[in-house]
Amino acid sequence: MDTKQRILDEALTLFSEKGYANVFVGDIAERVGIKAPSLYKHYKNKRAIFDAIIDLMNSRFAEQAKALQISGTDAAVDSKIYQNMSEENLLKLGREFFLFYLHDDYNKRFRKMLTIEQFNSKELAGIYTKLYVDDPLSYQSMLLGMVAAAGMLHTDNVKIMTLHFYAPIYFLLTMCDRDPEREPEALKTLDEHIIQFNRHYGRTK
Amino acid sequence: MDTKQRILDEALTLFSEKGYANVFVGDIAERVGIKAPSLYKHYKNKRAIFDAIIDLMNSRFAEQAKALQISGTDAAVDSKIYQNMSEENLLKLGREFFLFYLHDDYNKRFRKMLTIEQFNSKELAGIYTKLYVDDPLSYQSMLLGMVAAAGMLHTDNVKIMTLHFYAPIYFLLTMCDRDPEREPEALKTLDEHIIQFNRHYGRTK
DNA sequence: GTCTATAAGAAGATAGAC
DNA sequence: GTCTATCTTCTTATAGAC
Repeated sequence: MDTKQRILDEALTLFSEKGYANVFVGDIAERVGIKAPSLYKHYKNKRAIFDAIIDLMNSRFAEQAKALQISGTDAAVDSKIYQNMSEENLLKLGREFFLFYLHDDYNKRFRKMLTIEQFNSKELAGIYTKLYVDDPLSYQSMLLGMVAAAGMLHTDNVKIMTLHFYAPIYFLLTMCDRDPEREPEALKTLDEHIIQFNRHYGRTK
Repeated sequence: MDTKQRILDEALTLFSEKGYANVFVGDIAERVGIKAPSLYKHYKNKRAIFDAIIDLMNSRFAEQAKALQISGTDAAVDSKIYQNMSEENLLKLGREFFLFYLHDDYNKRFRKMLTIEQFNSKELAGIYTKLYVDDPLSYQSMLLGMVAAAGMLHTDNVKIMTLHFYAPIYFLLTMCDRDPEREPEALKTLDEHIIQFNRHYGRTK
């Protein structure tokens, strides 16, 4: 990886641990293995590093959303997986979301950074809400809505059904960001949550 | 209010908006209406102000928890309210939690400050988790458990039932902290959530 | 307890050699 | 592109008068 990229990577790690104001240009440079003044050959100033991270992540997540939408609207793929929505498949869907969001390196660091910086600007608040509120609800609504349309889940309010699926996942996720040692407990709770969700919305009701 | 108190109050406001590192001693002093050096007659240094806020809030919330536990185990009070748990009462309970946590001035500012600072120390992470994860779950478990014992809610897993009640409230709460203008939407969603919760766990099931 | 003046140090950023 | 040396500004904190 070239220096310009490594600066972003190390800066993201530090910002996600300490927040923008508590990270010094020298800290970033040290991690990269250069001195602070050298860093200014790659970025105009400290803020430019932060902005570059935001831009990079925005395009990364936009790509990801696009890829999900393609497979999301690809009936041939999704119907196989979700239209025959057994409890096992539902568990898989929930665990997938949870573990992807929790462990994916970029997701984890970017989410923590946004958590710390979310009250500093409307822009950052908007990005957080898009990535961890509106986009997951929208995507999961689509999936669960398809399952409901196929008669495997029952509801007259897909929006609330999706909230009931996702809010506990989000709750456990933010708990694990804070207390990583509670991940085993969270995984157990996650399974119990989804089993109960399936009882409430599933065919057997 | 005396100067020592006003310093804490203004500092809490600023810390909750910008985070500890972005608030300067001079900012706090200015809000109080004094100069920065005068502030050092009241607190040894900047960190002491932060620590005093933590101590103050800890004792404030401990009192509150104690008061809740007293009324919580007072069957004469709670059975009146919750053992006859109509949908209307359930809506009231949910709205009470949501609006208290959202609008109570100390809660709001302290929660936002902890949100920003939670990754800086185990202690702050622990306080956040206690106040906004474990304590609400524990208290609501007790309430909903009593209602279930009285036969007005049905479940074989009170812990998950409580998660299903609280996680959407938490989700909407953190959304409103970030985007206050979405509060009306959140209140509407909250009602729909509880109505659906009642359908799933209520007697009519 | 509050002020003005100021010390002490940290952190961002630049200059210019290599 | 990286370095050392340095500038500038900002911020915490203290000294000492009132």
